[in-house]
Amino acid sequence: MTEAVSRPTLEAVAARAGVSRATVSRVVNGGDGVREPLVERVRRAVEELGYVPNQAARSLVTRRHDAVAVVIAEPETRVFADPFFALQLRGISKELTAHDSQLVLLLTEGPEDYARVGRYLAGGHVDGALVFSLHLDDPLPGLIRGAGVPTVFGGRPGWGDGPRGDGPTVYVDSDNRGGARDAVRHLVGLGRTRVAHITGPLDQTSAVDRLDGFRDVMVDADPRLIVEGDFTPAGGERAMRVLLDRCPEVDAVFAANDLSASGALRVLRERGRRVPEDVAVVGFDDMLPVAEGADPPLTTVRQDIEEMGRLMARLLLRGLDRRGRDEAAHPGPGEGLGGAPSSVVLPTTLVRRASA
Amino acid sequence: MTEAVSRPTLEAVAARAGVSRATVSRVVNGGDGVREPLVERVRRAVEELGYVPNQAARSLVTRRHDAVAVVIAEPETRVFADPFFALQLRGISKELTAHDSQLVLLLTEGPEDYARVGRYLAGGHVDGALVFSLHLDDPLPGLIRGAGVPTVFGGRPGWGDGPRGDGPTVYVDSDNRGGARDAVRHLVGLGRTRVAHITGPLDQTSAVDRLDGFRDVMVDADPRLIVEGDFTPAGGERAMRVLLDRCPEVDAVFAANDLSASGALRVLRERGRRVPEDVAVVGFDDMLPVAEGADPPLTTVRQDIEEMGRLMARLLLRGLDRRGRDEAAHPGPGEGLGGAPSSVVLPTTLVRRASA
DNA sequence: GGCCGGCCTGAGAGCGCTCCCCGATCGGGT
DNA sequence: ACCCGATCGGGGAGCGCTCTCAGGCCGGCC
Repeated sequence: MTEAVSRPTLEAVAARAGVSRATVSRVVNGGDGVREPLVERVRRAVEELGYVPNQAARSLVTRRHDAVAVVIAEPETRVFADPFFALQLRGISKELTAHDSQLVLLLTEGPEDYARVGRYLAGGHVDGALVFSLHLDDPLPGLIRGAGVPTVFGGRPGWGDGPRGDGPTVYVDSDNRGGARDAVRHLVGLGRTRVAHITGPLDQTSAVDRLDGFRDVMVDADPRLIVEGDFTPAGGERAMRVLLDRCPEVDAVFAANDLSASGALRVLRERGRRVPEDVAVVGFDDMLPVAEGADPPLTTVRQDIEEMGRLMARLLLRGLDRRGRDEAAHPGPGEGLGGAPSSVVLPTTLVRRASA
Repeated sequence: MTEAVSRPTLEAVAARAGVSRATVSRVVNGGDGVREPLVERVRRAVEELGYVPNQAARSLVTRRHDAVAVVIAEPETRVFADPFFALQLRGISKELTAHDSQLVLLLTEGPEDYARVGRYLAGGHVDGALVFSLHLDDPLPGLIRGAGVPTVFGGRPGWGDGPRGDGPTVYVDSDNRGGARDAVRHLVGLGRTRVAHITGPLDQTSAVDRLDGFRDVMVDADPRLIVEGDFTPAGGERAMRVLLDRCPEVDAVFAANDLSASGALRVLRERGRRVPEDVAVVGFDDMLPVAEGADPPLTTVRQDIEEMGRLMARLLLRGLDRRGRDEAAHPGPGEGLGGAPSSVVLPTTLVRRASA
């Protein structure tokens, strides 16, 4: 708890360097259009005085904040039990840092917080928002679009892919459906014929997409082989018990995530089924401590979570840039022909371990 | 990606309500000293116009930002593999939200980021900082103190408890040592005589404190019963193997965290030792998916991580408040007689499950 | 050698808000 | 009913910065 000291202003630097405020400003902001000797002199003055620009003053006039809000809306405690968001945050952080932007974290505990978040975003305190909304019926995305803040979503939002309101919805997601297909195909390739699926909570698009992927391969799967889980180990256990009771001859399980797979594994062990000999199990996420630490280690579908975060940030920043200088950019990944960012779906890879 | 609209100013609200800017300002900032009918009129104007104060303009004059930086310095990937920070963040977020403060997240990937963080903090963009520095030799805390920003640390910093530089170091930590004592006493109470300890990385104060707690109880423990781990399952496995090789008659293990305990558990199973019959195992953290999901479920030491976060934020905000109006506050927890915040060590509780 | 053009530099006007200070206003006391 | 004190409202300055604009300097070209 130390007193803050009064910091030098642009004016002070200008005086010290013997130039005008404007020149110092130019140097501080890149130095274009200032001749080398002056640049040098100003740089030195900045250094000596330990000058740091006052962001508030700067924002006041530029109307930019070099800050992005990250909104994590998750009513359930579950979220924080897995490293998913942490990894995304890290990816986001890296990308933002590289662009000298700050990360303002907005966590909501429930719908009662939504108004606050909406107000904050609408308040123009940040240049854009990265929003994680996992539930189909979540009002938050709508609220945010209403705030008129450039936004990129993490995970496919519930309303589908198409445009809605003004402008297309931009999101970054893993190829949940494709990954699920790969997982199930792998099981089928192993010669398994009674492949079951423990789903995630079906109010989340990722769970729905994984189920769709399962169905893509198991076109006429016995509906009794599909049991709803909730992405938790306990849910996995419950589902596995149901599965075993309903259909004892099941010889493979595709669990919608590693956590439920670990629960399934435990029940299988408890019931004396060998994995993978009697029942092959595949998870999803490649959540390391869980997947690698499982017994046996879990074959699973890996998604590059950190990269998702990085990409979200990149897409947002790119969109932000475009508003300033509207020259045609070189379309990169996640950028349509017009240069406007478009959604990106990242590939997944199957990681083979012992369980299948 | 929607265009932002130009937002109404104080002036506009004033015009609409038929009062002066100052009056609107007063109402917006609490409404003291304005008569009820006027307050009402202003409130309505604010509502109708959807006015939100421009934080940049406000900060420019008040020199307050209503924002706190959360610095998470963790060179290792490990951090994000556990929900520790996520839970703290949540506690912090709740508390900050209640005080209308924003949370600016600063993640560092390594020492190369420290200068950036130092510059940001010194730049006076935030009112204070909450810093997680886990390593004894981390230069970051010093750097931050140098920046002259009010700071509360998460976890006891490496340089010990005493004051250093200007003002005391304020931190919030779990009672790692006491918790460790409880864990070991529990094992001893079970009649175990050859109690081993798998430590955490000893460049972290939490690991050191837990080791100290172990030693407090096992005063003349066979040094061969203490093996250094690294808070990971793999480290726990390694350590357990060493332990079993060195000292096959070991009948209890206190692992410095749940992750290493889970590794130990796996090795014990692999070597045919029954838990808890042959070897009792206690972990630390009560990291739920790991502890509850372990086989057998882990007896462990629970710390209230979210509360730690909440307390950190509360301490910081309280310190911040004191700088404004310096009236003597009612000393609460974590507040010395002078009203200045002091460090807090939170109690831990032993959670009994099947492993010991 | 003179003139024109281009590139740098400096002066000044605010961005939206808070807060100080003074004038206005209202209530109470006699 | 009058005066005084306390309290409330309005005007204005200025927080630190950016950015436009006009002027100055230098080089090049004829």
